Amino acid sequence: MMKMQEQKIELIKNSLGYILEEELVAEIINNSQLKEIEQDKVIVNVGDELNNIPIVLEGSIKISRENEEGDELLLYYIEGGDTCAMTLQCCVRHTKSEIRATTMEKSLILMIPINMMEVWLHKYKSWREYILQSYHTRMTELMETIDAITFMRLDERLLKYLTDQAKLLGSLEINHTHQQIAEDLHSSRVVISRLLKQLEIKKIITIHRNKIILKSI
Amino acid sequence: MMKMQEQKIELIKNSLGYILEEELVAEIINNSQLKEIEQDKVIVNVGDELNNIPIVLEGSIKISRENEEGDELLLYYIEGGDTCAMTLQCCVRHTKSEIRATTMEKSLILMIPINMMEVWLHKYKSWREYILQSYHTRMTELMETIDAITFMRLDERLLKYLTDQAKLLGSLEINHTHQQIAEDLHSSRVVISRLLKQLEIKKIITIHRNKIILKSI
DNA sequence: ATTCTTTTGCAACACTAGTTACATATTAAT
DNA sequence: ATTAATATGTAACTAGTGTTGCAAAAGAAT
Repeated sequence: MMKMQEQKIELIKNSLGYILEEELVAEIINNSQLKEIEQDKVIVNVGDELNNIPIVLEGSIKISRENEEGDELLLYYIEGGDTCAMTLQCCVRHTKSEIRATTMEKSLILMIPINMMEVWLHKYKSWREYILQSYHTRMTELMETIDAITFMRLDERLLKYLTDQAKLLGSLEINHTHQQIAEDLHSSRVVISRLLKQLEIKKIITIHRNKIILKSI
Repeated sequence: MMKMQEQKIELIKNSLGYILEEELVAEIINNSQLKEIEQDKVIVNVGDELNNIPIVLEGSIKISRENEEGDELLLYYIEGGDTCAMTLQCCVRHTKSEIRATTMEKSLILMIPINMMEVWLHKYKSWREYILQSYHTRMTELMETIDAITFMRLDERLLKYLTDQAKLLGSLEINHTHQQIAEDLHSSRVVISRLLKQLEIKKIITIHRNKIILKSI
């Protein structure tokens, strides 16, 4: 149990120590709970109310949108050190989540009680900068997503999707079925299979069961 | 000249008086410059560096994105009392604008020196809430834009575009050519003409030169 | 009044993406 | 080993959107 606490302190310092004030880091250590979450777990769903600000320390999270008919679309990813801007407002205003957050691998997430948000915004310049930076980064990423949907063809988006995943998870192997890829891109399985086949013919990937392997990034 | 100053105070109090602390409103009055801007003027362009935080007091602004090839896409609108979240970060970090802001009608815009941003974030709770709320509203709107592009067909998006414009400008007459509409929706003139014709046949609109008239909202 | 410019209409065609239906291959379960 | 479940391959067809090229209409400029 003591080891867990030491590991937590180590992790927080590594992830946030360089961007947040020392005093704030100490407060975070005392006011947070570290959670380890398995791969492919939905940690926030559309409509959920949040009691904690989540900060990803290790691993990666994908943020997606879902409409009434259950159609999905991948919006962006969150990596180590980042928080989810969309959930921040849920904390401040007690509104419901408009997005879904799913772990892409086993991840370590820091949970901070929502009342600290306003206190720290007043007290720490680095926290203000962190929160504002976070919002801005997510907005920029949302706009990149819009760019992709608007200006790119599906085959280009597919290749971007594969390389993004590879970079994020640090592996040229993407362990998804065609169906899962189709859901993230809001397309259909047959279309994705067809386009993957084209990428294979162009020698950009090789197709395996439950797995796509990129030749390079 | 005195009258201009009185009008400015009146405007600021009307637009911001109910959401911001009295003391902050006074600071805004003393630290801002009111600008009147004509219709269809580009007030911020992609790549611009900002020296002021703009707050729209009267009128309306459209925010759009442009890719390398010059293709456009309308992202969202800004109305009275709102600020542009995307330009906020330009202020804090001195980065370049990633969006274009264009007036949709004659508008009154308050310009606040960027250094006030950090000072007020520390000093005023209402300013923190205003800025965070602003970010969140824009993110929500970006996601609605994503929803529209991803889940709606072009004819639905076109009708939404027309009713959004009508609501925003408070008139059933939309003074745009088919070409202009096509640019906002990132489509082509011929396609928009075709879809407008369908809406006219369905008795939802009437088509005129340089003008579409909605039968109702 | 005539010419020029802008805007809109229209038809034919092309392309991308989505759908349906079925076959085949691979793995898991019994 | 046999069966069941899951994943992928393929073909034919459809729908939606974009492109090209030209004509007609409306308005502005001379």
